Amino acid sequence: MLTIQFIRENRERVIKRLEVKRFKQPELIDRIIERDNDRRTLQVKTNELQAEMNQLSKEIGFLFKSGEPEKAKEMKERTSSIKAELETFERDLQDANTDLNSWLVQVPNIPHQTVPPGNTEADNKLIREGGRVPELHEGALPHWELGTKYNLIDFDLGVKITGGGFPVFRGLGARLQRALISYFLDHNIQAGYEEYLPPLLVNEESGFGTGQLPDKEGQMYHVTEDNLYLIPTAEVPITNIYRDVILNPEELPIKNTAYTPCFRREAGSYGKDVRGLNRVHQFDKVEIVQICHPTQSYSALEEMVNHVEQLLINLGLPYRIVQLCGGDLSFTSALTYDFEVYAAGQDKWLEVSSVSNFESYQANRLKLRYREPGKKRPRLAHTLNGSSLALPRIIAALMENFQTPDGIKVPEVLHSYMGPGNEIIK
RNA sequence: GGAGGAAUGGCAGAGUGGUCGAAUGCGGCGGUCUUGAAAACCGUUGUUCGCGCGAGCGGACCGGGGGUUCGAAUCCCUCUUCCUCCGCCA
Repeated sequence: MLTIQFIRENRERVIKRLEVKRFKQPELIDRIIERDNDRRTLQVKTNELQAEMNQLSKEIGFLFKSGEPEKAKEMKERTSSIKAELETFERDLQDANTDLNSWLVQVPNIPHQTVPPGNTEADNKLIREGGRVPELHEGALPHWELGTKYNLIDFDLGVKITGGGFPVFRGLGARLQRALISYFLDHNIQAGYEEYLPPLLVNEESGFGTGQLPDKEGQMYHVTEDNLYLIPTAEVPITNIYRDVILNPEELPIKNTAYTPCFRREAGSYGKDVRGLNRVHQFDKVEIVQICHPTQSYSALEEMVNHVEQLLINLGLPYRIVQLCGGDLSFTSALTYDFEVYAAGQDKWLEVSSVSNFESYQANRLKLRYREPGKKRPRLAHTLNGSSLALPRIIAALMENFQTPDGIKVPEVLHSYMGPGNEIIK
């Protein structure tokens, strides 16, 4: 979330920039500032009364010790009225803080200056594209049919075991999945990322820290018995490693990577968008996360974009990179690049990665800071993350684009992971 | 799952109702000494909110939340986590 100081000092800018994100509640901003004024007044009053109580208590202590219990009793009488008054102020102060917190979390992050205006993905800005769209042979199929034809994916079995959106991978389909995970992780490790294998369930604090809670509660599977959430992305556990942490600047940038399954309820999705692997409830993803110094976060973002792009180049997939417009930008992001790959069998662009800079928005929720040398107060760090990459749609695109009448050709970078004799899936 | 014990500053560890935001040691930082370093000695060393132009002042924080009390690290309730023992288990 934005800090209250920032909102106070940049009221006009906040209101104006949030319009780009289609957040048109200037009255909420003003309500926050007003309530913060209340809070300050209440705190001054509360602190004064607390100081008075502390003083009196101290004196009462002395009186008891010096053998003057009558005087002490007399003084005790006086504390009761102050105490009653103090209780009121303390409650009001707490209410003000509660209000402020609940309102602050409703304010999205401010988009970066370069974020184009717009409401839908049609307004996203094409940054660059690469790869060649393949020309498929007569009778080419979409991946959900290829999956059945080559015994790689069994959607019906997933329905039987769990429900819709839980595909079962088998044989070389499962192997291809594992090959991609290994390849992605190795590529990330080579670029200096440290591999993590985090828990797949997180508590409420973690969900709050990265911004999934309280707003996007409906997107996560919730284990109510233990009040835990299945992670929608490795971003949640990996970024929360640094919740309530003050880092030394020498430790920055921190670069982490993790493979995890991801769980998303995807409530309200339907139709051809969810066909096959296009949108599922459980999928595998390799994630990269960076924690860095505020002055470095945009160069880190570029670095991450180039890094992810290289994966797609190596896989030989036609891709394009778009910068999200204000309306398409997520609640917590300041700047996001989406990667899409072309799936020839269904003539569709599929989103396979989203690389974002959250600036200090998550860090403020997480209380993730670093200490500037010589400075007394710690400052908020910047957090970034990106998919490198989300598996199902990559698999869909690989299957569709590399299909031939004789089978599906596996990209060369995966050969060593797929094992000998599996260069073509037949 | 059952029975017991514990949670204090970066770490270790005192403190069991009153000048305790907290002894002491280690670590960190600054200094004296030294050609330099070590040792020794001296000083310093948490987070956070508010008021003030400022020097500074006040408040909160001893795992989280609530309570008792004029006053809580200390007593009570509750949650969480860790340790020991028993049970179960990949």
